[in-house]
Amino acid sequence: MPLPDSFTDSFASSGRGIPEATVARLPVYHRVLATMADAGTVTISSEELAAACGVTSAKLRKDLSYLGSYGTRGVGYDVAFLTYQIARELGLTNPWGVVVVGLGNLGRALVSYRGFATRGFTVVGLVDSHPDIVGTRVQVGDRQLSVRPPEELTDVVTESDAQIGVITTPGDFAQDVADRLVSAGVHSIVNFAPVVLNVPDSVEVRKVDLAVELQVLAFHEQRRRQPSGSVVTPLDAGRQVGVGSQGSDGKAMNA
Amino acid sequence: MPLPDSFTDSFASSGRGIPEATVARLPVYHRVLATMADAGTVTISSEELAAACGVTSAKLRKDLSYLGSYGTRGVGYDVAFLTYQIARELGLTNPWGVVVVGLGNLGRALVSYRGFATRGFTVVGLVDSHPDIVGTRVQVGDRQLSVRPPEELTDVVTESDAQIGVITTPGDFAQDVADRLVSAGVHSIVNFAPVVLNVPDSVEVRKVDLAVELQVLAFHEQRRRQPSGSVVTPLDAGRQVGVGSQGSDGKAMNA
DNA sequence: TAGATTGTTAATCGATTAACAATC
DNA sequence: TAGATTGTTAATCGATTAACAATC
Repeated sequence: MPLPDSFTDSFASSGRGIPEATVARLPVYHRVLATMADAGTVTISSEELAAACGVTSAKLRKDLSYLGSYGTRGVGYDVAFLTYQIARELGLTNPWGVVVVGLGNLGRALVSYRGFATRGFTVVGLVDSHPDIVGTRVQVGDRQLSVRPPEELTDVVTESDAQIGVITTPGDFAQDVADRLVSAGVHSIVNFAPVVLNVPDSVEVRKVDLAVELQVLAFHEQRRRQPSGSVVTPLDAGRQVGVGSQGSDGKAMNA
Repeated sequence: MPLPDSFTDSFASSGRGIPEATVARLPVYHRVLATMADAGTVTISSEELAAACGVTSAKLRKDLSYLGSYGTRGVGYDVAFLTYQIARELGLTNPWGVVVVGLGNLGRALVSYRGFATRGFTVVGLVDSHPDIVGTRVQVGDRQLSVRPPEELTDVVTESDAQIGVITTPGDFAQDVADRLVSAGVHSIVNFAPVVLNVPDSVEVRKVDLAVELQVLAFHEQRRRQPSGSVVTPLDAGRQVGVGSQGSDGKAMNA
């Protein structure tokens, strides 16, 4: 007479903790909802919203259920209301300061991105090591910021009270930059450099890497070509060829 | 006398199917290994490699085990050999052609990225709709490519035999670009535009979105400030404020 | 042989999915 | 009341982890 597994049920529904996978989807829901609100949509069903977000309605409803019961059975969700609830959950109702380290092509592209400021994120500091760039002034939204040298990174973070660091330097400098950010008190980093950052557990790093995306796609493309278990002659495995061993090219960005 | 669960074992170790989570990590292993190979490292243990890749050794060994048995018990892995095996698995031993659509700040930054070509990926086509940009020639590695208009996107893909499309246009154009890429036979897309693309199931889309990364970080930052279940007064929920309803700003990139 | 390290197993954990009772 | 749609449950699936037998 076996006891049901649920006998030792662990998670109380009230308990904190929105699943990571859900958190990663909330920004998409928010953007789609905000667009719909602008378009004047008042109410939407989970079925419609899910389609617009590229997920299943079951997944969407489950995700939203972690935030609370914000829908109306038989009707759907109030677009403006749900948009606000997600914004609040994500912390978009607070302002966030971002320091961008590395002003090569990618860094400048990011800084000039209008969408950057759209959701409460403001670039409040710029850092680069290149002598020709340090000291120059860069247009950021309606303000101008002068580019500071790496030695002043800690000061920049402190003065601007930035919470988030974005690293767009060449790979060789990224760890040093991360160390400085961390010692300045930053515990949220977006890393565009093609290296694995070594940071304390208390620091959250999000990695963005075009090379990784391309390689994942290449993997699937290759599978498409060589359908199933097309066994490459086992003898091939003997060779020790050095493909792909050009190593880190050092160049700034990877995405 | 219960039969072991493994009685109905499903996956033969030979069977196809490397888990998606593993595939997404292989590019990191490959880059780290290639760097080590360049540095002259001959052999490495799973413990060391895992540390360098920012994963646990158990996870690393499990991941590698899907590729085959390429290590030596008591010794470790031959760096050059393992680098090659991963490269082969990822399809990096083949050349891949990439068409970049959208040559704003982000698109140009990506094209000028030296690391782009490093792993077998070559930019073979450039497309943009801006009259001032169409027809201009852009330096891509050691060659020059002229920027073609969107109407010619299909031709560009066909002529260059590109397998992968990278979309760096403003959001409003992204779906149209995706449609053209798909009808031209592309089934691998990296999407930097802040929209959810609607494509057939046979097409694989990888989304890169700086805004999403920032918002996920903001969520955790907020949690750090308001530790646990700090219950915001339930009455707050009544309001229908329109925060975040500026909607899609349309501007080109999001990462 | 003794020490080191892989490859694999089995348990656990977290995420997805389908179905449906609750309820507007 | 009948129809629509949410919020939740329970089953399934996939990924992670720890431990260790195999083996160099």
